[in-house]
Amino acid sequence: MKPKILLIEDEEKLAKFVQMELSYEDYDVTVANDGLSGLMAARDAEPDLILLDWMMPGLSGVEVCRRLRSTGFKEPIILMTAKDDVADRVAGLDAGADDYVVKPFSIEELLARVRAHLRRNQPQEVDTLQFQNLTLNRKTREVKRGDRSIELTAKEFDLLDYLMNHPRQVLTRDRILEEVWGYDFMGDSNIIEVYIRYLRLKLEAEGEKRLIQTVRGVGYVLKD
Amino acid sequence: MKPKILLIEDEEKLAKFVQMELSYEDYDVTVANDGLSGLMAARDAEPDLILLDWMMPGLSGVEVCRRLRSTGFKEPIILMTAKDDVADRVAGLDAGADDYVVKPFSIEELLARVRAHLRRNQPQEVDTLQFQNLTLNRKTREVKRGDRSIELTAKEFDLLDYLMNHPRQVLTRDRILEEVWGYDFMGDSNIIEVYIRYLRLKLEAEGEKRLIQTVRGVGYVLKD
DNA sequence: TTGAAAAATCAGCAATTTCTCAGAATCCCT
DNA sequence: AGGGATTCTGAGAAATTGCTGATTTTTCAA
Repeated sequence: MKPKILLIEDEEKLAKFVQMELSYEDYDVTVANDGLSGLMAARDAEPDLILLDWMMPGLSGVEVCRRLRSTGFKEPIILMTAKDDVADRVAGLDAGADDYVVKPFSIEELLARVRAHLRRNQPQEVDTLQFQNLTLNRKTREVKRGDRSIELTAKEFDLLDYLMNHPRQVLTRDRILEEVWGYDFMGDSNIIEVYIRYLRLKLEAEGEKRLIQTVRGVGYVLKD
Repeated sequence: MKPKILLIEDEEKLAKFVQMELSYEDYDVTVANDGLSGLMAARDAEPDLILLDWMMPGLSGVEVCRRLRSTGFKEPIILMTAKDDVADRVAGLDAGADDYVVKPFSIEELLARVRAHLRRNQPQEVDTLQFQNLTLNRKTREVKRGDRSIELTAKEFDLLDYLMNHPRQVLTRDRILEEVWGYDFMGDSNIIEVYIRYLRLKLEAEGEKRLIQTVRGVGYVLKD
């Protein structure tokens, strides 16, 4: 999976240039041209790193940075600033930025910093999956339908985990058997049907609508 | 607990100065005067952050940095360099440094960077853990349930310490075995069950409710 | 060297889970 | 509507898992 980078920069020419360079390095780049749309983009695109211009019309970079942090944004933020002024740098770092580069910067330096920060922040496995009103937490192994808590056995949990990892995709029996049971092959057994049933019984125990649909002749899908 | 900072710098005067400033900011500072003793100090003192001079007799800063990283050192490293040269900066960052400052730097800037990196690397080891009415003190190795004091053996203590560090998270046997016993692998042994039992016997000796729950087919959780 | 505490092993068991099986229900095609 | 294929269902057999008490091995201080 390519790392996602959000670039928030109002100077169009510079933005284009940096975007190209980053894309060339195989990052998945999104660009926002002002602070406000940057904040929204950060919420929607969930980037792994943000490059943030210091001087922007409307919301300044520091302000954007502070707001991101206050809403719980945890990924690295690199400020790009034209001022090479100590007080400002300090303000930036204290606002929650992790780093800054001084314009005009060499693209090599920017890339090196991006690499360094991404390397540092690698293992970000998702620990909570959601589909409609169904949630599954891998750390606590809690499963809820709405706010009804559901107890699952280990196999049931693994199966649901797999389904929720591929919402709306039709999953064949063979794939399920391989991914969840680790079997490469298996002469006739209806073990999957049985476990799908167990899950349905528990997930629909209070008359909720069906989320696990069967696709006749193929397998099963998570959809409503 | 004061954050520990290791300063590796051969210029005595500068080292003294920086050390004083850092101490003044309430950090616990160790100084090493060359690369080799720096490496040893990093191993022994387990600092939360390292300030590392680029140009040193013997092992260079970059070399020290590379070696630290290759031996699994994870905390932030800030390079201090006299050269303001892009290629060198890139080399430094790619060697695993997280940041650098260019000499002569203002002490404010250095401090801001130190703050920023330490803030980021929070998971500070606390020395007293709590979960419900259970408390554990790492310094005194005291464990209490309410105000009943509980005597634990070393292994029992380590196990409880690990559990209390991950409240509400389901911990697999493998992880427990690795984190508490340091085993990578182990053909069937029920050592974990046995120790969980020892803990439960002691923690629930007076009929208190169970805090260590078993998750069948997976492991154990601390929750109520 | 000895003895007690701690750490680890072992085997029996009960409970839960995983899985199989066979008949019933449903779907899809002609 | 009929019939074969597919899926669902309920019951129970088989396997696994975790708990327990007793025993053995290791460690460490006296």
